[in-house]
Amino acid sequence: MPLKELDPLLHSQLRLAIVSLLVSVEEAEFTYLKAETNATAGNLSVQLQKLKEAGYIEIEKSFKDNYPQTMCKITSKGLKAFDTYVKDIQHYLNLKTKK
Amino acid sequence: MPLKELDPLLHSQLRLAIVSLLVSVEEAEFTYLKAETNATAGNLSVQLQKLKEAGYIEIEKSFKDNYPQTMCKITSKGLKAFDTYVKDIQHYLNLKTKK
DNA sequence: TAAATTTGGTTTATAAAATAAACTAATTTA
DNA sequence: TAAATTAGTTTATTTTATAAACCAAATTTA
Repeated sequence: MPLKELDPLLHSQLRLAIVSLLVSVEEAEFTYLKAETNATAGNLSVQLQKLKEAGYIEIEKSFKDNYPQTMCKITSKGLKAFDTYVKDIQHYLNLKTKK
Repeated sequence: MPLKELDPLLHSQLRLAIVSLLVSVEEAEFTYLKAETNATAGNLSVQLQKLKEAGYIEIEKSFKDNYPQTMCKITSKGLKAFDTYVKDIQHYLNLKTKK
């Protein structure tokens, strides 16, 4: 059974980029994600909310140097979803390789 | 420079599945693609047209056993685009592997 | 042999998603 | 103190994906 359904929450360029970054760093600020992904703030805000609603990431808001700070980190659920997505899309890419 | 823009024509589950199949077989009927992708005929028809308009595939219509037959095959442009897409998305997937 | 069904699609309409634009609120700078 | 900047959110618009409806010809069934 080759081509499985790709998790629609992850099969989105920006959300995939966000999760990809969070997998590596385990915690990142809104501004960092914005800079790394080249997304607009609005788009980033919306996509982060979707990932949060899905339980893929956690968002903690605080203040740093008087400015609001939005910290994001991936959850174990998000990590699992990402791993599954990586496995699934490899069949589409005709990749035989392991992670 | 890690996260490049993903070709929006290929970053679509169904179109990616179509191209993935065509890369392997080099020629396929509409009905075969429909069966393999589990797509509805309408959706498949639309996505094939988009791939054709982009020059990623060629479509040849004929008749076989009295019924219309739509044959699809990938072009060199489509092949290149697919290879690029595969390379690009690997950065998102945190894969270090070669093809 | 006429009606119903199936095959192999296309076209059009709807739902969902991504994105951009507009806005908020506080802070800093000139 | 007015303008610009930071760090976002909310709302509106555009784009995309998908489904539903449709079409023509061929085949089956009654």
